[in-house]
Amino acid sequence: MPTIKDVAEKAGVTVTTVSRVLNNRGYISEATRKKVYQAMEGLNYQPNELARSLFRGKSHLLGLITPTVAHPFFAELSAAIEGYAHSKGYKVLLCNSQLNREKEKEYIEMLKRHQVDGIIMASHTIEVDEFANVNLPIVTFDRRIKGEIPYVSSDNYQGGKLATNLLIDKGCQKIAHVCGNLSLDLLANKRNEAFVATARERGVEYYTIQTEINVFETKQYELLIRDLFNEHPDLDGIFTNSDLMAVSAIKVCSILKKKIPDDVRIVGYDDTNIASLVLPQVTTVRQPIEKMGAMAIDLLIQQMNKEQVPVDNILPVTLQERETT
Amino acid sequence: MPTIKDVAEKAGVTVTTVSRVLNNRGYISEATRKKVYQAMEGLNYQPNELARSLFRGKSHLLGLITPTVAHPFFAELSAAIEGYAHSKGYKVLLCNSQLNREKEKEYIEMLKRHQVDGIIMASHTIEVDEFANVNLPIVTFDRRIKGEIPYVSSDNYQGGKLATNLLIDKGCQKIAHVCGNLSLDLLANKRNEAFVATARERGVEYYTIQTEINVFETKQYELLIRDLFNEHPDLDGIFTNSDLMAVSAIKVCSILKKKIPDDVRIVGYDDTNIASLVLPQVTTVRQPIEKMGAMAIDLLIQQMNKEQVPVDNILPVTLQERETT
DNA sequence: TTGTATGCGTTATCAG
DNA sequence: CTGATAACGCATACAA
Repeated sequence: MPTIKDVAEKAGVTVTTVSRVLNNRGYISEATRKKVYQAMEGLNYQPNELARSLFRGKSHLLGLITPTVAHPFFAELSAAIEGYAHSKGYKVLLCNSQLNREKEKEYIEMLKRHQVDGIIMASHTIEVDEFANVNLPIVTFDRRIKGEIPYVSSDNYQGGKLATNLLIDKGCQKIAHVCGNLSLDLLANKRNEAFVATARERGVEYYTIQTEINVFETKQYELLIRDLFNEHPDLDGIFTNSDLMAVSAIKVCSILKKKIPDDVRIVGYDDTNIASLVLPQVTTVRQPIEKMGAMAIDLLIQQMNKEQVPVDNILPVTLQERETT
Repeated sequence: MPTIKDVAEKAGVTVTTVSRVLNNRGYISEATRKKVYQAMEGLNYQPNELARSLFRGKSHLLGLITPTVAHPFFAELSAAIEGYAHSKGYKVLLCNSQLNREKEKEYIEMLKRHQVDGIIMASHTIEVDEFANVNLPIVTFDRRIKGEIPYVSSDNYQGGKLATNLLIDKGCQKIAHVCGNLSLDLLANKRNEAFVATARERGVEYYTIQTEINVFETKQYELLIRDLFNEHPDLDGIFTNSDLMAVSAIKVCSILKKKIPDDVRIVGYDDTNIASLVLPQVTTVRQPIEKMGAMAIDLLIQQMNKEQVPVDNILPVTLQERETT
């Protein structure tokens, strides 16, 4: 790998001059500028970003911690984040925590050591106070940390309300919400709050089913939903916390010979690609994934610039009515 | 951010000594070691990996270029790669090229500037010779580059053969292969070679349908398959190049009131999670994604160690018979 | 308009 | 067993 020194030698100038043309700083004669460019081309010179970052105290690296990018929601979110970050001149370091507390901490330490300029935390097992030591721009996904760490989420309460109301509007009498682990203190829990409040308000029988912690296995979802129907064979509405879960629900219903949407209506969450890909197409609550990713990056950049950023960044959700209701 | 200098001061030693305890090199008295550790704890010191990398000429960073991590195959592959890389002490920089030639080149340059220790290239629009300048350990996914760039793939020919034979064994008389763009010079094209050879050999009518270049849109798949049935209403077997496409095919069949597997049989490819999630569950050719990811990393590491590596790294595929056949 | 010297945070070499 | 110093590649302040 050629260095700035090699370029300088070849061009017959000093490294300072090369650095100047590289960064377009100060005055430089056209003649030397040309010489330098030629030398760079000839050597196929690429500035060493490690050295630059070290000097500038800025790496243009971002850390992204998700449970696993194998899950469609996080896959699409990661794609959105990387794409937008790239447009803003940032690179993203991918971290899959598997919703494992130790890994989350480990990754945070690692990212700090690598001098990332910011961290997007979309995996939340660790406790609030663990963040105290993170002396870095940080944005949280779907979790409000005590303190002023800004977070991005979509309107979970509204999402839960829309889904529940739709189910009831369509005539459901006995509904269930299959959600993540409520002990995890995620804003997604508001979906369940809305579910409970709405069902109660409208006088409909309701149940809440939680998955185990750390579970992203579709097989587990199926078992869960099977059990649900075992206990409540007359259940006629299911609201799930992801499209993946909704597809599992469809599958179980089909196995149990329950017709959708006649016998059971289902509402998913996220509106990932899979929702409109399968049959029946899944009615779901759409999270604006692209916008959420972009907003996370913007919030990080604003923090880097020492700007004041709002703590609550809640984007609207929309109901996508399709074939499961 | 505290530096090694701060630690040295606080511990009353020089940076050399701190560096020594940090790296466990040379002899150090227990007393000073303890002092240093205490100072590090007190300051919450984290070594700056940028500086370390610069000095060592090794970043422990890997670049991963995929078309888009939003596609299930690449999502699962990325998860596998990141997981294994992490276990080997490497971090991965995520790059989504959107199968865009310019972006691929741009990303490669960017990764080089950031001094990554190796690149995994799972997106291939660019021409063979573009790789000439990449003076770095590199591994290719599913593409054999003229020259000695090692690649990882699964046995595409065998996959195509297994799928086609299954279709014919089950009684299909008129089959189609919906594949990517054959002009892209991917090893995945061998699936089509096998398809054609097998169909011809066994005397079955066959068609090959290519997607446009750069297409990862499920809507496009549906249109394609719709057209296919328009032209050949009596088609009774479809082999697709991904599970996503297979699901699209299922959807189209359902819309056209064709029963699966009675009227039409479908075989997908990859065995991503979605294949066993939907109904009917998709019969598919399983690629060993985890192993492929791990192998790519291993090949990279071997190249870093200047070891001789095999160019052809082909892993076996297996047929997963499920409900679409 | 260009060059010299210094420092970013770290590690290795060589003395002591 | 520990310390001074140079070097990794680059960019800036200050001179010239």
